[in-house]
Amino acid sequence: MTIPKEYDSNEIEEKWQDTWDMSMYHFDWKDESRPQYIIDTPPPYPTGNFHIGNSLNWCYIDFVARYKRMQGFNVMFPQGWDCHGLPTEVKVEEIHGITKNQIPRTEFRKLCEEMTVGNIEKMRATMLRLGFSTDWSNEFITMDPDYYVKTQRSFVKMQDMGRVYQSEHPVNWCPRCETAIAFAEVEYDARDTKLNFLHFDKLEIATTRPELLAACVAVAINPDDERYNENIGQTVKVPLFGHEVKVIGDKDVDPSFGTGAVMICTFGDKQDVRWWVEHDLPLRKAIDKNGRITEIAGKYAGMTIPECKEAIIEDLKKEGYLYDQKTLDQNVGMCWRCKTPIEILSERQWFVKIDNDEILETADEIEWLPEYMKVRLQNWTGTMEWDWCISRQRIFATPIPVWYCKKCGEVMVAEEEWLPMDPTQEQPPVACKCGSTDFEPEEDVLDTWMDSSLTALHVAGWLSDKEMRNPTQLRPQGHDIIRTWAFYSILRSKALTGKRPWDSILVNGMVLGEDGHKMSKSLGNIISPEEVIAKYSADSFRQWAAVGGSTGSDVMFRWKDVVSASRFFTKMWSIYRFSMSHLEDDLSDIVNNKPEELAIIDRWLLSNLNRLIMSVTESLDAYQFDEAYKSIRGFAWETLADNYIELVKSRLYGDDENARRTAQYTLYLAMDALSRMLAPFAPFFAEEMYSRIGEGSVHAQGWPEADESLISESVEKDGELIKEIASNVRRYKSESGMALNAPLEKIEVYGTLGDASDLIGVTNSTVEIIEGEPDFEHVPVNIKPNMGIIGPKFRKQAGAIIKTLTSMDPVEVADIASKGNISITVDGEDIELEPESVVIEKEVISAGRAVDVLDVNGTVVVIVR
RNA sequence: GGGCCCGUGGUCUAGCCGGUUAUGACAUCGCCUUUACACGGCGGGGGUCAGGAGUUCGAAUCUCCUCGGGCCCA
Repeated sequence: MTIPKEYDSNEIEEKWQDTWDMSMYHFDWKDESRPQYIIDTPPPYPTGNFHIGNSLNWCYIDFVARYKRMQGFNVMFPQGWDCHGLPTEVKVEEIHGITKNQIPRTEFRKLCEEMTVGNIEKMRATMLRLGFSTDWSNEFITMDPDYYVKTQRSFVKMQDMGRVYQSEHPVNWCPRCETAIAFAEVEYDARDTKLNFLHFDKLEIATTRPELLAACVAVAINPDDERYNENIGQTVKVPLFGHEVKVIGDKDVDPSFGTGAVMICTFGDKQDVRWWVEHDLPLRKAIDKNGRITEIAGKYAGMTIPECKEAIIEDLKKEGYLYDQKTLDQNVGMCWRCKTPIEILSERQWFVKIDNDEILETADEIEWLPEYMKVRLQNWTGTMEWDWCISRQRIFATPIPVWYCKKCGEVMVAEEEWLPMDPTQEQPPVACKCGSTDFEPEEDVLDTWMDSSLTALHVAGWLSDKEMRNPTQLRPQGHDIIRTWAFYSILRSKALTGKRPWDSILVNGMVLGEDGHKMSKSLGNIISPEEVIAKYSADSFRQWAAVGGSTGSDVMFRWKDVVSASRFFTKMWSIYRFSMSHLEDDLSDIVNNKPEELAIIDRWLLSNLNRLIMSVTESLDAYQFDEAYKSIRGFAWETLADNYIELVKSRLYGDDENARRTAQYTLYLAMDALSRMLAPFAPFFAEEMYSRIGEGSVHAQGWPEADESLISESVEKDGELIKEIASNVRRYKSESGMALNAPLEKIEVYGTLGDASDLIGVTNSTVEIIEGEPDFEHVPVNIKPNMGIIGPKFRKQAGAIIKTLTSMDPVEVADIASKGNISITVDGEDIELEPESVVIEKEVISAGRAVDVLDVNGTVVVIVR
């Protein structure tokens, strides 16, 4: 035998990784004959670390990609990299000990790009080791000019459509990073804060933000609050600063909170923004972009926010305005990157208009998997209050291709033909309408979601020399970015092409650590894919991804899942090694000479195998990877190894060549189908299997097709009986303390068994099949009411009927039932029950013979020792 | 505070368009080296389905409430 005893996963996986020609996974842009299957793969942020959460998602994608390829689709599984963003800027500053403003923009960009290239390289290595069938001929990198030119052109196109505008607008602002940030980038954390109770001249207010007194533009009270409602319309004087502000009535004020009177500042929180818009209040900016207090705060100007807070509280106390303080739990919005509390400032920003109805209609055209994930998008859409702020005050990002004329102030948006370009490095090639050529560049850059929301269009060939192939077929992504990536992608695809971005969206869960919490650095429960591969194997890791949880739900990482996966491969290897030892020598003979007639147990296996193919296909079509994999594993382990192989050993080792051939042929079919069905999940193992069975790579083969003519209930029933008798005899021997291969004098089977030879082999005993009823007594021992019949028919009486039936003597009930309807009396009423209403369980008594009697699903089996 | 999801033996989980003795895995216990596998085989113990109320002849399965957990958001 040439097959090694041990399956050395790392050796074999590395062998195939080095051998595979990855061009077999390339999408064929010119192919019109096969249906396309384009996957809008998520472009990860190049942190240098392809983590376990990415890996789960990519496993799902790879299962689908490989399966669809085998089914004959022209599959594109591209790989992108979403490069732009603050984390890289922060890291570069850290590594080089600089701040981005100390060196020229282009130089800083270059440092970011270099770091990103290195990080991408590391992540690619992990992906290759995990065996993903990525189409590297369709890789894209958003920081490359040939990608970000599309971001810029999309900006210009949407500007031309009137869907982009500039406006002074409240924005979430991180004073540390000195940039506007999106809601998606705001993190919330519970913190203690002080609620300060202040005397205004006519009423009392409570505020957590006294440092914003200078920005107070109104005081709000609930119009139903009798303590204060006479003040509505009057003005009150702001302590320390002395300016007069209006008292307004608004039902959103909670009279039971604080004093029931709230000061409105521009801007203390989101509620201030709502009131500010609703009541058309003036704007007073008390905080500047650097997080410093402005001139309007007089002597406090130039202080930081905490400094100012302290000083103002001190002064309020001194002047007698502050009369109480209470501790309050508060959720503070923070910059997700640096954890600095965010402020709401009013700044000039670029925005993309959001058309909620368009998003919702498009979402309805998309198949959501699981379906309920759509609800999250819908809920988010319903609560959108601001448009999408797309400008960022950063450097490493796609530049906004805009200039401002220094003479007349005209906004000059680049023409598409000028792109890509960076306005801070180049002047526009034409003069302004006013004739001036003196321009001020737009220094703001675009939100990185502006890049990544184009991936679906990009991979489908948008703005390229290739044929446009949108919509794509599948968007796989996590549920954490439905309100960002999914939302923005739908918006952009619809706006720019009028089409939905994808036919289906497959949403995966988060990966939880073994402690049940989301994996995170701060919790210290991180496990890297490399760690798992090194200890077990990539295929085992992939099996965890498949079986660890159902699609869409969060999946816990558990070492024991990986261990059990690795055990399965050991078992599978053993099955394979055994099978091949009986096939190898004359494989082509076995394959090419189909036996004329197969034994019952062969047909039983093939019926089950074809049923398996059907169910696995069905599960994969529904993206139920766990279901699919579990049924493959169950078939291989229980049906094939524990039962079929045991039953056919006597034929495989026997002298009857025809009998041996039928078993060999059946085994071959099982090995071939199993290697193909395992291919999407365990690409390395499956390839190793297939390498001794067929020609070429298993990943270039077709998906097995079920032969329904081989599926037969009666064959399954007959095979099941043989299997069950064998299993019962095994148990009998075990319970009697006999060795499992110990011969019995005789086994008598009362019934039709067809062929007993496999049973003879597996039991190592003589088997006699006897027609007709055995000469033994059947004693009814239990009456089982059939609720499916009794329930709907008798409704309210059902309970009493069951009670009566089960209290009767089983022998008597069986006797009556054998003659016809069963008449019973329930609550004084006569009731007729059809014989089908009860199931009578019987026991066979050996009636004095010195034998043991087994009841195998109603078939009597007599054991003579 | 809102939205969505979830709560089944020690652990994780299937079932959940209702039908009476609840699936599987891991763990645990006992037996077994039988010519593929002891990272194996065979057999056993263990849960009344978070708690409560309701609908129903009948609920893990439907409804409501309470408690607990997760994710997203305010």
